[in-house]
Amino acid sequence: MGIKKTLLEDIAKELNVSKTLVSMVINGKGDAYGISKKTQEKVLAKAGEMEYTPNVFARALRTGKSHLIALLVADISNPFYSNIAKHVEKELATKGYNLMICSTDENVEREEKLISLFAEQHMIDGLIIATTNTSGEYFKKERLRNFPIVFIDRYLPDIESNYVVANNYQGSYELTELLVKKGCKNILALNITPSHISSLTERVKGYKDALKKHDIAFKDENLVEISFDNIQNDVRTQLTKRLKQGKIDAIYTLNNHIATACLNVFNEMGFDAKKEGVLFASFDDISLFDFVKPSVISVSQPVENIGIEAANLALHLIDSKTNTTDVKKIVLPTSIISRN
Amino acid sequence: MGIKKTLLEDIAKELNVSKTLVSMVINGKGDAYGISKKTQEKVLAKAGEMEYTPNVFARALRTGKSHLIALLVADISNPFYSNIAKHVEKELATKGYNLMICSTDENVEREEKLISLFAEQHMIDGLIIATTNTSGEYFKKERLRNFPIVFIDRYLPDIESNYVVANNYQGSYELTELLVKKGCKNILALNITPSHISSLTERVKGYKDALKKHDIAFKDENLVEISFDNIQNDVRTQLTKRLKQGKIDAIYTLNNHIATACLNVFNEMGFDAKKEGVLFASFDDISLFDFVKPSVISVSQPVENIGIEAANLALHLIDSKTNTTDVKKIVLPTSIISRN
DNA sequence: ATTTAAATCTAAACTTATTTAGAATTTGTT
DNA sequence: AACAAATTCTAAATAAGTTTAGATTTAAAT
Repeated sequence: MGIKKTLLEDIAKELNVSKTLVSMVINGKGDAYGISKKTQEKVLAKAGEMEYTPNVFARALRTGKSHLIALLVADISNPFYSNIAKHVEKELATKGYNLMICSTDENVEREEKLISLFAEQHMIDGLIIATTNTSGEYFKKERLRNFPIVFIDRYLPDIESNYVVANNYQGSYELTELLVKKGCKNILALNITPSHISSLTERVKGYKDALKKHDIAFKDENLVEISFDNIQNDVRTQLTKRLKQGKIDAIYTLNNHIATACLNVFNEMGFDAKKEGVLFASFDDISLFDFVKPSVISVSQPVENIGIEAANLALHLIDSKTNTTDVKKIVLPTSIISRN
Repeated sequence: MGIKKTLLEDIAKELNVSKTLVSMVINGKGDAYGISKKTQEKVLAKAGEMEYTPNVFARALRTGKSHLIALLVADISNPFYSNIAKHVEKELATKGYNLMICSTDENVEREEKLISLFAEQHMIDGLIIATTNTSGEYFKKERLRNFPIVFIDRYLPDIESNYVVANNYQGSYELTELLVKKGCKNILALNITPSHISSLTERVKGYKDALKKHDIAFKDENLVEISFDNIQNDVRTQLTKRLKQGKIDAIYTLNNHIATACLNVFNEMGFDAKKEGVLFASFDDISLFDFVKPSVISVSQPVENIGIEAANLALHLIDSKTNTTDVKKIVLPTSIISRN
């Protein structure tokens, strides 16, 4: 296709030097290998003139480095992840690395297939992942030993790993505390299954601890699990049941999917939370929350920082090919957005 | 790193056959090359047992195919693009191709750099792109001749190209007509610069034609350009000016960024569109529009279909390495979402 | 038992770069 | 001038596959 690509050899022939020399100069190792300044200049000039760009596959095959990092997220259409993706990419670009983003669709098999394709066969130099997996078992396999992996958003408690996450516990604690201070005593928390994911267990813990701190007994019936595959229906069932009882004074959704589902159900039911004196809160902020009714009290995660830190941690791991012993655990603070 | 990867040669040695044979069998060409069934079974069994996965770089170097397709979008954090991305990826996965998504941040230089890196040196087999470029000049270069490129969302009128876009003209026409039928005679259209992008020029055309059809004279002052780099301020300036004059009976934002900016300004100003009798409409739907105040009349684009069609068109171009002569132009219908 | 044909397999070339080990040239020293 | 040392460069090996051209082996035909 198109015109023939310029090869190292083409430049070498033009200048009557070896392709070894051309390779050295182009990789900035001219001085290190004692190539004379004059020759270096000639090579660079000719390479520019002939529009040389190295064949990435040949280079990667020989060096074992692709300068590619993959980001696996559960769902790229979720603004939380797509925002992180944007910042990871931006940060990596400044360091000469490219990012490939893939979406696993909350599907463990697909996640493992992609890891196998990209990481195990070293198509990428490093992996940043919001894992859907239930355990760290898969990541223990020999092939992934010493492969640079950074977990984001969620980490797996059963393995030692490098991760960058928001302080889910703190965010949930503060949000719950705020609701309590606003007078709520019956906060219905809507969690999402599978709820084993670290970010969720910590949000639950923060919720419970905040209640305890303020001498409010936690009631089992106030922590309900919504099935990921049936969010809308589950939320409808729960809300119609609980709101009619009329004891609930706040609804706290543990992720943004459930929040939008609630808004949908409020709409359907013609439920006016403000009039009924029910506060509405959610973990994960969405910019449009500024305009929805009822107003949403939310926990905003530092998506930009998560992206930047994850990118740099990945690069750090790639550079220090050494020991696996020490891992970095980065926990970033969240902030409460209290509307109205 | 980790244990040594299994190579073709390792399998060949174990079975006392040539690596040529192993390669043929693993690539499903055993029958074509007349390898006996028994041998094929042995090879596949051993390959499974030794957990063989081919080195993608060696394969790509030799074959010139990477089974990778890149999707370049202006902004991955924009739900319009991230939704398309999700569907492109899903569709490609079923065909054995992987997708790398990159965000150009509406930056022409970055876009061209990425194309050069990925496409010109054939790191990818095909490219799907929502271009930020102002002209097709860049895409005419010899190196990109015959390279499979599919434009989405926006196409470049000055070059012949394969593209998949929504029917921006129709959507805008219908939306404007709906506003007119609801009694609006002074519809303020807020466009975004750079407005040369095909999707925008067609939306403008649809707006103007619908007015003409209903015998409403188009007024220059009712088509305002908002600068991409200063959306919030520009919108504020325009809205405060025009709303105080009190002649406007509808606001129509030509993309979702401007829509959210408007919502912000309404908020700041304490402007109640419903009370003031001003309708609010936008091109590009966002699911949360269901809950915002004022209610939004919007044009919804078929993101799923755009993704699927783009993926298949790219694959088609990759397969038919032949002539460039005939291009495919796919224009998909939009739908109006009229709330309240 | 040859020859011919068909079935099955393999050695070597090839893809494009990087790296190693060493060659050729120049400079410096006595 | 002769030898050592420093400078500058290159041939060949290497990465891990795919493909070409041709070699064996087995079966069929006379």
